[in-house]
Amino acid sequence: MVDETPAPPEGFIRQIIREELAAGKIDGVVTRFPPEPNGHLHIGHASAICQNFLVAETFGGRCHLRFDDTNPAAEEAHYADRMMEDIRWLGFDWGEHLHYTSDYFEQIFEFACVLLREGTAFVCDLSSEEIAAHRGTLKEPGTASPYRERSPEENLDLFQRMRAGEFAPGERVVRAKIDMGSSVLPMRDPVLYRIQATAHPRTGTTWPIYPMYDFAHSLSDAIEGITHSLCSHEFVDRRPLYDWILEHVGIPTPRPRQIEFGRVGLTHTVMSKRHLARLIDAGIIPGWDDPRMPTLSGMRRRGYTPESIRNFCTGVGLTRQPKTVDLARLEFEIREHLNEVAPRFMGVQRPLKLIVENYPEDGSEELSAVNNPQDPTAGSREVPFSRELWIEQDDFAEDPPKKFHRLTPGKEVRLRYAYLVTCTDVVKDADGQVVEVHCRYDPETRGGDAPDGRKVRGTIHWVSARHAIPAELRLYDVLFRDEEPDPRDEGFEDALNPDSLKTLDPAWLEPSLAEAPAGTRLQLERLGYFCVDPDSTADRPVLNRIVGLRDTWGKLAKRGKA
RNA sequence: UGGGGCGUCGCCAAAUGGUAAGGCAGCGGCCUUUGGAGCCGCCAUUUGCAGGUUCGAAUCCUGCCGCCCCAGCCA
Repeated sequence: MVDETPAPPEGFIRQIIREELAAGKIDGVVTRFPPEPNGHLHIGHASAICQNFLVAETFGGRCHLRFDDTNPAAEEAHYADRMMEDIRWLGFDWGEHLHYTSDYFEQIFEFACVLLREGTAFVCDLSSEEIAAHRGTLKEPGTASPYRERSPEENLDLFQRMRAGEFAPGERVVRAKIDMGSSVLPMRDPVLYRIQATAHPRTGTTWPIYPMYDFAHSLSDAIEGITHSLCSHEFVDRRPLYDWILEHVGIPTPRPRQIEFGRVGLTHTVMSKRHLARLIDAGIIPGWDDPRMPTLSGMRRRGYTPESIRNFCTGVGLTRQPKTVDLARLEFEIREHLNEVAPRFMGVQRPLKLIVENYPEDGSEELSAVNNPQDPTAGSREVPFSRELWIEQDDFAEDPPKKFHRLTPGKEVRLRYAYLVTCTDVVKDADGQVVEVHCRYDPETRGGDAPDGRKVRGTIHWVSARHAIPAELRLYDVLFRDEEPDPRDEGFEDALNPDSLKTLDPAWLEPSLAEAPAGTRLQLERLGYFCVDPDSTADRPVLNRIVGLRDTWGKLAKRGKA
């Protein structure tokens, strides 16, 4: 299904499945990804998506997409559409198996009747506060509801009347009759059904009652023939309930099996919807698809490729251990992928004028530049050259630090794909700022080669001032300075990186970039990988920096300064 | 001892009683018309700690320590 992702590492779940297969307990594998349509998918979800789809794929099975829509008060239909878009973008296909828990409401209702009939569930009239009070605490057992021993007849009758809409929300619930003394809290007569007055996005007002997660999820798994219900670790405590429900409702074996894995987080960001929403509400971040967000829509807009995200997810493995993976690992994956496929261009972020004194005043010529040194089939393009160029401010130093191989008075550098030039003069403004650099070129070095074989250490990029197109560059950095920002901390928002976005405008790009459509990914040589943003207009591209190139000079310079 | 879970290099992670893989990050060097890419080398005498069993322990046993999850009519 996904060609470019290397085979994922085995992991404990695949081992378990192999054993079950070998023992003849199961004869196939069906998993599911079960999001609630009430938010935006992020890189943590991507991990769950990859695991579910890829574990199934390993065994020639399938993975369903199921929207867990049992709480109309919290859910909206448009979220489901966005989620499908994200999952498809990641490269996964659920085929015929797009499901909604709400499709099973009738069956789930029948299963509840089974429990009521068997005397393993009851209708409880306690208020939600009273139920909480009866639940006990972590260390003390709970006490039984006074309604626990109602007869099956009365329970069934009451449940039918709940369904008929005879009661107000909160008035009655259906509870499993398990064990108020259990040390596992979800087993203390958990609520299975509650009354809700909200209209449901898919079933409208046909149901005044809705099943709770534990009841709906386990049964939906069973209904769909899910063999392995993979979920994150905080559901471990609910596994006994998951099993209890399937058993007591009479699901034949082999029943679906819940297996929990550790969540995946990323350094320098947070995943929780609530805290990300806070950044948006506070106006710090404009939206869920902002390129700084860890959401899939944000990462897509930033320019991350699906391959890089998949490789990240499978690369960090599937274990029980919760993990916070170094952002550098993600950056490694996107560089690795884009190095292979991104065409190269030249562009100048912070322009400084370079005048080639001995180049004809009105002259210009086209020079050939390689599109991708990693890919011979990518061909080459023509780049215009003229007397006045833009070069990077950082590529000139009047008083260079040690090991500075770029342009400096009296020294010779290579203008990439153009000529060898020697710096002859510097023009400054009244404040002593360098505003213009002058040089002379060697006409014998067209293309950048020295016929006499002389070695030139530095190569810098450039763009012809007369031909260049202006652009806006958006340089992104981490959302939080802290490696592991803790939303529980008082100063949580103080930990935000004030420089998470730097806008450079105007930057100058070689003209071949004039009509690059939104979504185009490319490398600006020596600067980084960029992606054309939808904010671009016909005469002014906007480029998002996905990630910078590895910068050993930057590290050197920083270290030297410190 | 309320219950459950997790502890192997800065971050991930393998190792399933036979003597601590690999990746990322970092650090040296080579090479280079991207200070990119590539290549070479270095980077855990030790697996949270302390004991024990064993010819042999990250793996088994005992005790301890640390962190996380659970008291929604959310998922």
